[in-house]
Amino acid sequence: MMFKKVLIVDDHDDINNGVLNVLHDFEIKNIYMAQYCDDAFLKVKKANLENENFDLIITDLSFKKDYRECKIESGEGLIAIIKEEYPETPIIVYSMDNRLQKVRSLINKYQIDAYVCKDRNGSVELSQAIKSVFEKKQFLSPQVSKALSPKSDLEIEEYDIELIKQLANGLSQDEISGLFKNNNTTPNSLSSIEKRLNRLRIQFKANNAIHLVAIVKDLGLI
Amino acid sequence: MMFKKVLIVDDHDDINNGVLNVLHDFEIKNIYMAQYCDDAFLKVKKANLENENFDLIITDLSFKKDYRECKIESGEGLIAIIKEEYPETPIIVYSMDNRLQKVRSLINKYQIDAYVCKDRNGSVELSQAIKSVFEKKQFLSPQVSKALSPKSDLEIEEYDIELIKQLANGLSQDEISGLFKNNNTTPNSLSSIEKRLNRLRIQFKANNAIHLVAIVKDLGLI
DNA sequence: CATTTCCTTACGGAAAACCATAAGCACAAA
DNA sequence: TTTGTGCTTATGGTTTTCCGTAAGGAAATG
Repeated sequence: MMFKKVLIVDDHDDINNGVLNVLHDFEIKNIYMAQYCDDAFLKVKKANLENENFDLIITDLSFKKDYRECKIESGEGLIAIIKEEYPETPIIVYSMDNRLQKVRSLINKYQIDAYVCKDRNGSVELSQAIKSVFEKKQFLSPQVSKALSPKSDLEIEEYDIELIKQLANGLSQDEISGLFKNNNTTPNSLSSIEKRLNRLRIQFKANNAIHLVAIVKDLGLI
Repeated sequence: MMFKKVLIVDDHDDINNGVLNVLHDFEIKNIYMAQYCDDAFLKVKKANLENENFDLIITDLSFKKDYRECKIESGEGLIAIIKEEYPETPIIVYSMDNRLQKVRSLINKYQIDAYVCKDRNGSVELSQAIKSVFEKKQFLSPQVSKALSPKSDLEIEEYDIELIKQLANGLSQDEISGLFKNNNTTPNSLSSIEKRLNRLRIQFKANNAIHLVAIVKDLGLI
């Protein structure tokens, strides 16, 4: 036995095709595809109304924008809404992104069932993932399997994330101080913010604020 | 009639598969694949020694690094060496990258025969590209067809990319000036670099250098 | 040949970031 | 109570970034 009804969500038709091949190997006949997150969610809703829920959803994370207006713009958005409305649906993420923090946050926030890195042998791993998930076992590509181990090294608190986000957002340290004062976020003095950033720079071995933002962005923390 | 012997170069096995499907539609039987640029070049050399040159090469631009040491690290490197040693071999680039400047430089430097954007209907366009190239006509995906028309102001050049990259790398503007002087990259005075960054900030509507780096990173330009 | 235009470079002042030091305060241990 | 510790905040000085202005040179225009 295997999954019966599967939805593939990826903007690249090529990838869709590749995934299709993998599913064919499992002799899954009932396969749907979507190139936009909005379409995908519609299909999921429709399936639910017809009492024919999907057994499995395989989705990418990043979707290129084009002329179409989209309500759900990213795979993460799609996952969020699906796991909220139909939490029992298994989801496999199939993405180029191999940042541990990203994987970790998807697992923690949405309890995704598998994360497969599109890579040299992505389709082989995808195949393994489908098998695992069918057996109710979580699957992670080897490159990102470390996402589960605690590794508190990378851990930084919400406050720091917010701080760096605002930096990346173009605010000066002075403006961030003002913003935090309005939000009743503490610490919020310019001096404290300077100190905090200094600590983060040391922690991430960054030469300056620009470098820090670049590093943290690469890690997928913001 | 159609191409007889084709080489596909892409690190993602999925994409390789997708391209394979397209080629099958043309009933091309003699298809080779490579997941590393080094392997690809070896195959090309071997084919030449055996007097059985490839009629067509379809290649990606970016290749993820893994444990293997590679001499040729990018698709551009591969194109460069192939067009130098076997300039008559048609090359189709099939890439996610849709920056006009990139496309333009590949056309000008190496006279590539087609540039197809991996996208929602990438495989359809790839199919068109193969047909065009077989008829000795150049092909560009619609998104990048403007690459041929003279410079549009929105474009960002290689120099700017390098500049922002170094910023993201943690160098101060003064250090970048020094670096560029060593590299004989011009302009390289601190003043020019300031001015250039100012222009980029305006162009990308960034408040400051941090913001600029964040924006450009989000756009995937660096 | 003179003039215009474009680009690189230089310079100086203002703003922001960076850095060290110290004061103020809460809280827990002695 | 006193002491020590840890955190926020304050202050001042140095460096870097930001921004306007202008000088110098090369290529293009007339």
